[in-house]
Amino acid sequence: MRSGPDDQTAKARIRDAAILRFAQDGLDAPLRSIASDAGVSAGLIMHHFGSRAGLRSACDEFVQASIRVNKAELMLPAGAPAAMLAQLAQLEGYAPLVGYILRCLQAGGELTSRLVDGMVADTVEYLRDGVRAGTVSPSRDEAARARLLTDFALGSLLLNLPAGKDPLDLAALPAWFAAYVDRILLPTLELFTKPLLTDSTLLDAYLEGQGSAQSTERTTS
Amino acid sequence: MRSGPDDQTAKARIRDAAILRFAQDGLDAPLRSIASDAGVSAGLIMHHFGSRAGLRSACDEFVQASIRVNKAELMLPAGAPAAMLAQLAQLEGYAPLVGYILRCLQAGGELTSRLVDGMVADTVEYLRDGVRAGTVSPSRDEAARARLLTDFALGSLLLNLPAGKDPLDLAALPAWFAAYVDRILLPTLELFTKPLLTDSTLLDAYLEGQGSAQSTERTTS
DNA sequence: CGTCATCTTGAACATCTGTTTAGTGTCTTG
DNA sequence: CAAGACACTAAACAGATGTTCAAGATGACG
Repeated sequence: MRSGPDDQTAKARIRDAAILRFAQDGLDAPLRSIASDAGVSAGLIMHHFGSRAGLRSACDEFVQASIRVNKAELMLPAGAPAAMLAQLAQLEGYAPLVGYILRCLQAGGELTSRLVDGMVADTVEYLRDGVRAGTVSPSRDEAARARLLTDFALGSLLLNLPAGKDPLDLAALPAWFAAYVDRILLPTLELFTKPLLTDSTLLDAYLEGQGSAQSTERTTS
Repeated sequence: MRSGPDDQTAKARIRDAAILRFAQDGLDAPLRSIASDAGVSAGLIMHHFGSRAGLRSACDEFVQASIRVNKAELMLPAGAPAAMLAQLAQLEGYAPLVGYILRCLQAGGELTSRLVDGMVADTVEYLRDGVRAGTVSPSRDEAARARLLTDFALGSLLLNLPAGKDPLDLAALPAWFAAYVDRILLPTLELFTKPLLTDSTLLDAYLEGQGSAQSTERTTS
């Protein structure tokens, strides 16, 4: 009855096929192609999930649950949660999950906000650890910085993703991730190590403008 | 015959309506809705543009030409090309253009690469000017840095864009841009002014690893 | 006036889509 | 065994969409 690893219920088989198809062909993949992949009729999807939206919801919940489960063991060696996707994609069998998440981020919906918010929360922790260890400098607004870094990482990833409407090659995803990281690593490290701006003229001007608007804030060096 | 500003050819009217609809409802907006907006029949679109793809191509070319025309006067006071979209959206009547561009970036296609490449080229120039003026520190790989900053800016923008599949409110776009910039300005300036990482351990380690792989490269401080 | 090219339309066509429905088997349960 | 609940299918339905087609309008030109 319940979803064992060897023998899958038709409902579970449909869900897995849906995640795979959605990842490969986009979130608007036809129900009939999913049904065909799962070896069932299109009507059975309606029987089990009620509607297309129901299937999407089931996929969303399953993906969210999978993240929750695998997060703990993935965060141990990991660190930067933005790199979590890359690491996760390397794992055997998890490429469809990552592809589905990417497509959700691309389309922007209910899951997107939750996922991004979760990653921002992880980034906050990660940065806080860095600040405590002395490897990361503190920020005037830790939450805003974490949000910015997460948005930068995810947004740049999506922008470079080689899949607009055309199918996404899940098998090539790990190699693509590796190549992408390799491409941005040097400029990223440089940007995070040596200040882009040579002086704090712009920042000071902004802080001054803000300070006059609100209460006078002391600039802690 | 030719597209005057007062009296529009049906072909031009269709193109304008298409850009508007594509910006508002997404790149997969029905041809019939475009035809209705332009006050023509759906068949006339086929007559003038051959197919849906032909209409898209015409829109792409028109947008690209508009950018080329308006770029010169917009770059004078501007600077950061990533902010060009925001400034352009403020201009009366240019919101549909910006919306169309955003949807193209979202979908990723032929235009996307060209647009991003163009912005990267602009960023290269902008950064080079900064380096010359002494306000921007030089990079080991100027091209890669320009690409990274452009990807960060555009990607973050798209990720935060309040439009997945649902219609994009072009009238509210300028206000949204202003609020977005206001939200990210402080962390961005901070990130660009004070190094995120307190020391160059990671960067040095990477450079050493690269240096041993290729020819021994001298780290210029 | 007649004719030809162009602009334009409305309907029809073909296809694809999510969804519904009626029916068939299969299994549990009393 | 009877009966009902459940899994499942095949077909049909209904709507939307890109595209085609035949014909009407319009204006230029001989």
